[in-house]
Amino acid sequence: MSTNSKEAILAAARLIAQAHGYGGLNYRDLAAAVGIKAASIYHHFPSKADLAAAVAKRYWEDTAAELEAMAAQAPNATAALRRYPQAFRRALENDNRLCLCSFMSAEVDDLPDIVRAEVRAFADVNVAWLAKGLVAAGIVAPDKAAARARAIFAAISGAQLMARSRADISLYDTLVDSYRAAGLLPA
Amino acid sequence: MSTNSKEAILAAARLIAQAHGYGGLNYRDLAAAVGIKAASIYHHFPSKADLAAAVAKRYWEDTAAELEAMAAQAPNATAALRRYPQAFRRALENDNRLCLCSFMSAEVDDLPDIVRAEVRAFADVNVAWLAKGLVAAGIVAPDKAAARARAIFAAISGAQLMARSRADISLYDTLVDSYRAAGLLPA
DNA sequence: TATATCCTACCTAACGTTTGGTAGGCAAAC
DNA sequence: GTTTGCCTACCAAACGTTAGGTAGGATATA
Repeated sequence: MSTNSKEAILAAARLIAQAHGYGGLNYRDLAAAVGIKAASIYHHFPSKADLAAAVAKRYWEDTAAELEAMAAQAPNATAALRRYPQAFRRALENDNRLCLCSFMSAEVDDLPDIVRAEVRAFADVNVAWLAKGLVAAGIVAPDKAAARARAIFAAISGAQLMARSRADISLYDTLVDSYRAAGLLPA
Repeated sequence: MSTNSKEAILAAARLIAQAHGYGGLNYRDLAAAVGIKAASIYHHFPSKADLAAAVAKRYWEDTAAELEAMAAQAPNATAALRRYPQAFRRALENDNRLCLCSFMSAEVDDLPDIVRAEVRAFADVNVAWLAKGLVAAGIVAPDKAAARARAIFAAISGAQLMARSRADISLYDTLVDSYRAAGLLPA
C-alpha cells in the first residue's frame, strides 16, 4: 500500500469534493473512505490546500487525457464535438456528482490560491479542446472559436448543475438536445 | 428594530450565502454583519435550516417580482426576454456574487429538505417566466417552450458561474452575446 | 553476517478553533 | 405582568492540524 494510499486518497477526495465541495471535504470522512486515520493523510499531503490542489490538478489532467482520447477515437472533428457532453454526463452517472471544478468555481472566494489556479486550468483545458475542435470542424472562424468554446463550456456546466439539483439525468440529456436544437452545439 | 432585525438578518444571510453557500453561512459572521449577537438570531429563526429556507424563499419571491416588473416595463415579450440576462448580471455586479440557488444547487446533497424545496422553486419561477415569454414572443411553440426555457436558464446559470470564477463580468457579457449569436437567446 | 541507522507508512491522542445550538437573565413595550 | 428583543455565558461536536510513537523494510557499517 505504499504509493497506493496516496492514489486512494486522491481518488476518494475527488469523489467527496464532487459531491460536497472543498468546504464539505473533511479529513475524517476522507480517511474513513480510504481506510486509514485522518492524521495519516498528512504523511502524503502537507495541508488541505495542497491536497485539494493535487486533486484538482489530477482532475484536469485526467479530463485532458479523456478529451484527447475522445478526439482520437472519433472519425472526425464534428463527431468528437458531438460526444463532448458525454464527458460531463459521466459525473451525473456517478451518483449524481458534479464537475469538481464547477463546485469549486462556486466556492472560489473560499479557495486557497493554489486550488483556484487548478480550477481555472480545468476550464482552460476544456475551452482549448473545444476551440480546436470547432475550428477543425469548420463550425466557426478561428478568431471566434474561443468565445464559442467558452459558451459551450458554460452552457454544459449549467446543464449539469441544473440536472444534478433535480437528480435527473434525463434532464441533462434534454438540455443538451435543446442546445443542439438552438444551434449552440453541432446537431 | 423590531421587525427590522428579522429583515436585516434575511438580507445579510442572502449576501453571505451568495458568496459562500449554505455551508459557508455561519451565525457569528451573520450576526456581526447585522450588528447583533449570534444567539439573537434564534429569536427570529428556530434553526439554520429554517433561516436558509426563509432566505431562499424570499430570494425566489423577489426574483419573481423582479421578472414580472421587467415584463411589465418592456414594450413587448421579445424585449423582456432580451433583458433576462440582466437579472443574473446583477449578482455579479454585487461584489461578484453568485445566484443563491446556483450555489445551493451545487450543495444539494447537504441541504435540509425545506431548503432544497425553495431552491427548486427558484428554478421553476425562472423557467415558467421564460416559457411564457418565449411563447408570447412567438419564438417557440407552446409544447416546446418549457424545454427551451430550461435550456436558457441552465446556460445563463453556467455563464454566471464561469464569469464569477474568473471575477470577470465582461466574460458574462460575452457569453450572453455568444448565446445570442448561436441562437439560444433571441438576438 | 550481524548490527546500527534511517525511512516509510501509519497510528493514538490531543491541540486550539469554529460550528450550530441552548439556558437563563434583563430591560423596554404593550 | 406578560411578551418581545436581545444579551451573556455556555455547551458538545466537528474542524484542520500537530506531537510523538510504533512496526517493518531498506541501507550502510563493523
